[in-house]
Parts: sequence; structure tokens; C-alpha cells
Amino acid sequence: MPKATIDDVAKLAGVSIKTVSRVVNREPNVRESTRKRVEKAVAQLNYRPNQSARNLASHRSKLIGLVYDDPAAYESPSSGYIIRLQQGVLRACKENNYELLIHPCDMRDKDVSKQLRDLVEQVRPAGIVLAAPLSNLPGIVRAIESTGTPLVRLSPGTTRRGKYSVSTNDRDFSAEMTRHLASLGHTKIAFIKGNPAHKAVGHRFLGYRDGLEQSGLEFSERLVAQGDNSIRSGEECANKLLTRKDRPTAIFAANDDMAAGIMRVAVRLGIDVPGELSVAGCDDIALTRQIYPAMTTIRQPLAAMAEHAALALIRNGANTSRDLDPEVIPAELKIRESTGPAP
Amino acid sequence: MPKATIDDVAKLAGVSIKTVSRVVNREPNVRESTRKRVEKAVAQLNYRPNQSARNLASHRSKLIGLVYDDPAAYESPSSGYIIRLQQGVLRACKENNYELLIHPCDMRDKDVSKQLRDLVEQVRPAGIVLAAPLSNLPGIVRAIESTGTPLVRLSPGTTRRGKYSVSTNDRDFSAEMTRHLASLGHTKIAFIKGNPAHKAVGHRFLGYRDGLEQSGLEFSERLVAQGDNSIRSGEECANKLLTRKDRPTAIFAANDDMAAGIMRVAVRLGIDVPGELSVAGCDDIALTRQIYPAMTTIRQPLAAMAEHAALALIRNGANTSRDLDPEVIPAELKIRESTGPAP
DNA sequence: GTGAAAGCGCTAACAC
DNA sequence: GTGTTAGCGCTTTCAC
Repeated sequence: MPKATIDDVAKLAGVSIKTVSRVVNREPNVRESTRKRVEKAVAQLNYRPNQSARNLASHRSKLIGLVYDDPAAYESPSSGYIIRLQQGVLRACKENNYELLIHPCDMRDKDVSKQLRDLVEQVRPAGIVLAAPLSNLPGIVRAIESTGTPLVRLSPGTTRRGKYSVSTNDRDFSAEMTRHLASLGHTKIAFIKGNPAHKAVGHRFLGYRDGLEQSGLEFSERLVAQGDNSIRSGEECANKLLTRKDRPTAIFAANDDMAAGIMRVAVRLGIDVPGELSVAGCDDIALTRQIYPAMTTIRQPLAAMAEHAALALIRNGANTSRDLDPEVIPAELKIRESTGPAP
Repeated sequence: MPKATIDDVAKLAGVSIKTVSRVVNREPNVRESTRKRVEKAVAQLNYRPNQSARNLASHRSKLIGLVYDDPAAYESPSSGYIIRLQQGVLRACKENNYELLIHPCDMRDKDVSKQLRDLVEQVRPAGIVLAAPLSNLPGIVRAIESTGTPLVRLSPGTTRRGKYSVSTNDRDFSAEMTRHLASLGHTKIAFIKGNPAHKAVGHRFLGYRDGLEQSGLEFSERLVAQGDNSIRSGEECANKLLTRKDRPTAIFAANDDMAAGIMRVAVRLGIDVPGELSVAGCDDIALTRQIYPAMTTIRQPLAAMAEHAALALIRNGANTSRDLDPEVIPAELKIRESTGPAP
């Protein structure tokens, strides 16, 4: 049978389409008996409002757009990052009958801004959740904002009162991890920096320095290596740090992939983890629990962040960015098997 | 400024809206000079067609829905699986200016069918890509098909001529992997079965038996353990298989997570991989390349499968399932460091 | 409380 | 080649 429309329902219930609309949208001012009658007709005809028609008439849709950078490598190691973002937004969507549109894009593309503008102007989602590191590019943010589409930035490098955004306290927790290592007796704690394009990763380095200071340890450039977030770069840095006589007894990497690289090198060099070397990462990707020894790391509340962002969009619509102050959701230390007392 | 509509463009270009529509949709029968004029007006007004209006008028949208089961565990190990599916569909979407809507759902839910029917009737995507294991549930398939929305099933347990679907040759490649292990001199090759709810995983066991037979090796129930696709179950099975005197020299697991469990146990038992034990998995998740030794596995062409499915939907629309025969995209053996000659 | 009428911004069918 | 006329199925506005 051809799909039932609002007219069919109205006819069957003996009311006007406006009344059907009221019932379907749970608007007030409908007599209880009328409501019942309409609901019966809806059930009988198996009526489902057509979203396209609603969107067109109301100028808004029930779609949340999730936009993130996709390294697009052959199964990027960031899949855990992306999945958790998606899960968060999905939780918010499910609760409110919204759907999720995902739109990865390539930061290095010259016309990301144009692409995104096309996306929002054509699809007209109810709002956009913009993940880091894209959320730190002013050009992109402006491109979306200029369309009037409500936008929430995740993990922004800069925040402003009265401008809603969601982030976590990278710096504090990196300091805490560093203090944790120091409290285990480590004095030579190395740090592997990540891709400088990621602001959050920069905050982690600052946290590392804070932690050293708070533990009364001296900072030394010799204990710092520059990676690029990849496993390979982790291996290279680990090779450099671990093959000299005065090697560190603990290495803290700005992300888990690089930390995994360290552990691979340790196995090859015959260095026992955590007996001779403690390794700590950052992100809590699945890998950290899949290997032996399981990796100590910092769990970012990615899903929670994404969920808060999406809920804010759903509940506040166009007012989302105004009025609300930035929100910070704390991360969590996950002490596992790869860290232990200094040798 | 208020968004430009097709009427604004028509007025500015001095043509009718139908002509603008023709130009925008690249339809034939427009004089070159007219086309130019319209294009200029479009650029000048920064006109973007409103998708909602298009959808409503044309009864179709530029959205592909990707539907899969989501174990929803705290960062499921299946994130690689999901990401690769998404990447495939996204490739098809990008090329054709479609957007991707993702809709994970819980197989165990009693009303998945209803949920999915609501989804397609409200959003009216141009088509649905349905991933395994959902694609093997007749109730779900019927629920979607009954709405008339074009549907392509991925990795279906059963295929039918003249009914398009996309799958891979699990059985053949499991046999090939088994033969590979046999060719390395292994005679005691164990197999860890996965979650019986996943048909593909059942095919892998059959392939294992094929491979044994083709290599002139005898099948023995003692060399088979039943896992459930999780790392933990891999550990339990490995413990069982590796702690008896007559232990196998090679273990082939129906997925990579269970294989990772085997390797964790091997490290703890002091069994060298691949010196004393060869380990092979299935799926080629990121982990296989993140650990040492890197894991030998079978790479399913998930992204390619998803891409073919989405392209079929985009290109053939409502005719997708008719006419086209099922498609099989071959998997690929990835021989890495975790397998070697029998001791 | 309820309904009539007027769009929303396009595409489709057909006339010219 | 190009334009005219009807919708698509809702929400909105405002009258009752």
C-alpha cells in the first residue's frame, strides 16, 4: 500500500491535518478524546511523518552532523578515537530520535571549508559537532558559523566564556601521570611529544613539565623526543632514548600509539616492561588492553564529551553557543601493567 | 543575507526555475550560453539547492544509511570492523555527493525491525547497506525490504542469483591459511572457533577443515576450542590448548582478537612466537600491526565490500537488488611475523 | 481546542 | 531548448 500521509490520518480520524500535526508533535491544546482518536488512526494506518516534508516546512532537521579529521590511512590507528566520538553522539541521538550523519574530511584539503559549508547548507543538520583538531582551525569554525548552523567544538585549544564548547583537562592529567611515575621512584622520566598540529598534545607536554616540577624533578631536553603520533615515530624515539648508556627508566608518550612503539622496541632490545622500564601512554585505545603487559594510560572522556556536545545542540538549538560557558570533562588515569617501581 | 532560492537564481539569470533546475542537475537540453548565464547567477548568489525540498519533490534523498550491529561495549574491539565499513561507504558517497548516516543497533533488541522501519520511512535514505551479522537475520531484511528502500546485504550467509549482495570468500581463504601453516611443517594445527551467531565465522571453521584435508592432515576434535570472538575467550582457549603435554605448534583463530589472546598467553607461559608456536588470526585489525611479533592474518576486504554495496545503491537505485548477481570480493592472506616453520 | 490557507523550495509532467 | 503548472507532505499563521 502507498504510504499514509497526514491527510489520510486526518480523514480517518475526522479531524484537520493541523490537529494530527499537534498530536504527532505532542503539542498542547488537544482534547484528550481527540488525541486518542488521532493516535488510533495513526496506528491503524501505520503513519510515519515524512522527515523531508517536515524539514522543508520547519527549516530544521533531526540530523546531527559529526565532523572530524580523517587521516584516511589504511585503517587509521585513530579508529578508537572516532568510534568513541560516534558512540557519544549516538547516545544523545537515540534518546531524542535524532540521526547521526558522519562527515570525515581531510584537514590538508584546501577546500574543507567549502565542503563543510555545502554540507550544512544542503543537508541543514540541526547542529554540528566539530572534533579536534579541526575544531582549532579558525577558518573552519568560521565557515560553519557563517551559515548560522549551531556548532559545538570539541577539545578546543582556546575557550571563551559565554561560548559553549567541550574539552578535557589534558594538562592536569599529564601532570598527574608524571607525578605518578615520580612517586614510583623514577627520576629519569622521558617524554615523547606528538604531532604539533594537535593542540591537546601540546597541553600534554606542558602537563609533563608541571608534573616534573611538582615532584621536584629537573626538566631536561635530553629526555624529550619529538614524535608524530604514529607507532613508527614511537619506535624511532624509543630507539634513540633506550640505546644510550644513561637511559630513562620511564617513558611517557603523548599518545598510545607511540607508547605501543616503545613497547615493541623494548621487546626487541630485551628490556623488561615494567621491570626495567615503565611505559605510559595517553588516550586509552583498545590496544592498551589487548597487549601484555597491558598499558598504563590516560582515558579521555571522548564519548562523554561528544554526548554533551550533541545534547546541547539538541536541547538548545540555535542558542547553543550563546549563554552556555565552556564545559570541561575530566580525564581519568588508568594504571595498568606497563608501569611499576623504578629498578 | 537570507539564503538564495531557485527563484532568485532564475530571476537574476532571466530564465525559468526549470532551466535553473536543469543546469544545477546537469540535465541535457540547455543551450551553452544559457547554462553559462545560470551558472554565473548561481555563483553570484552563492546558491545551494535545499536538499529537503529536493527530497520532498523527488521522493529520494542523497543519504546512504549504514546499519550494523554494535556490541556497544566500552570501546568494542570491532571498532576496526566498523571503521572500515564506514570508510568504504564514505568513498562511494564522496565521489557522488552523497552523505552517510550511520545507525548502529543492538541485535538483541526485540524491536530492531521496528526501529529500522522508522528510520527508513522517516529519513528515506537512497539506500541501506546492511552489515553482518544483521544481514543474516531474515526478519530484519524483510522489515527493510517491505518499505521498498533499496537494500544491499554485506557478507550474507546465503546468496541468491539475481539478488544483489556482497560477500567475501571466507571459506577458501581459511583453507589457504591452513594449507600455509601445513606447508611450514606444522602437523598439529589447532583452531579456535568464534561466536556461532556470526555465519562468516562458521565458514572459517569449514575452511580450516578443508585446508587440513587438502594438506593430508587429519582433523581432530582435540585441536578445536570454542571461543566467542573476545580476547578473553582467546586466552582461555589458548590456556587449554597450550598447557597440555602434546600441545599444538600452530593455532589459527577465527578472529584477531582471539589470536591476540593466544599471544598474551604465550608471553606469560614463556612460549616463543613464532619459534615454538605459530599464531594466525583473521580480520587484519590494527592491532595485528601494533604488536611484536606482528600477526599473520587474513585481511577481509571490508571497505571494498562496503564501497561496492554503496556504489550499487547510488548507481542503480530501486533496481539494485534485482538483476545484479551476488558479488564476491576475495580476501587476502597477510603473512607476517607470528607464523614460522614448525619447531 | 480546532481548522483553513498559505507556503517551504524544489522536481515532474507536459506544453510550447 | 525552454517555460508553466502542479504538486511533494508537512509546519506556520492566524482566524474561529
